[in-house]
Amino acid sequence: MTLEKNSIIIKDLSCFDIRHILQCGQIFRFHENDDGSYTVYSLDKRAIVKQDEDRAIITTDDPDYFVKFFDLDRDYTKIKENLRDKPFMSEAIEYGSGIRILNQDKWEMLISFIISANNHIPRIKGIINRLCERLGENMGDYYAFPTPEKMAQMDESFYSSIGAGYRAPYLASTARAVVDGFDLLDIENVDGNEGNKRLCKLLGVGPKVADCILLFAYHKQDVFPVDTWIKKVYKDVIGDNCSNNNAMRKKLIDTYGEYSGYAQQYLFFNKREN
DNA sequence: TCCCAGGCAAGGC
DNA sequence: GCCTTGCATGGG
Repeated sequence: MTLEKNSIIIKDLSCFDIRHILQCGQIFRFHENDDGSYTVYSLDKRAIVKQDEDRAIITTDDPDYFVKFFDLDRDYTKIKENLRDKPFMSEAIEYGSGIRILNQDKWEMLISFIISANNHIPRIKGIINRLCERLGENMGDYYAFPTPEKMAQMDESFYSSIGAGYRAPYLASTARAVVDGFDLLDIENVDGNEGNKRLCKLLGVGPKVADCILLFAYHKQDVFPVDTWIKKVYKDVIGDNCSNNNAMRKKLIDTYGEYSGYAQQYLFFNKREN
């Protein structure tokens, strides 16, 4: 990796593939451009990622932020070696070899994954885009993700108007809770189970949404978001059905160990696309 | 048309 | 504690 004033150049693509990173369901604010590059947004920041056979170039005004965002200081070779011998991992790692878990903003993940519940990815992206257009700061040729203060000013009828459906009251309530002092920062200091418990106090956040926030914003690895796709994986791995999501979560963390969060992403991406 | 989507809240037991 | 039901919306 080479860091320059307005760009980051990645020369080893064995553990970096921008399509894998963006299409594995951890981020909703991005789009593909006509030339095959991708534009990626986080809070009020933006980066353009152009990848060819032997390198990727990330162009941005804030390279330091995106080094952290793309998790570029972490050794994914070690993670893959740890996971490779575990059930269904070798094919999943091969298929999603370029996956990296992003370090996204806590507030943006909280709101985004409340919207994600029982929803299709294209529609999730649409709701979030309208949210940014209506409440986010105008950055010139794009919009920032709205602040907690701005979102707390709006009532549930506003969130209904941008298509949030039955999640509208959840968004209004949770924005208010954050402005009123719910401590998102301190969750950095606790483990996955405790973090999950705390996030579930917010309206619209249940165990699965909480695990996604813990994985994609806090980089907690002792979590395992159990959604409709992972339930299919569970049947493959364990061999039977289970109706209790928390029991599945425990069993999967037990099976995949200290890198459970990474395992979940490789397995999710492989199951959803194949 | 019907089914489904990175599930959750509320209520019953 | 666990299980069931209702839920807005739009893509396939």
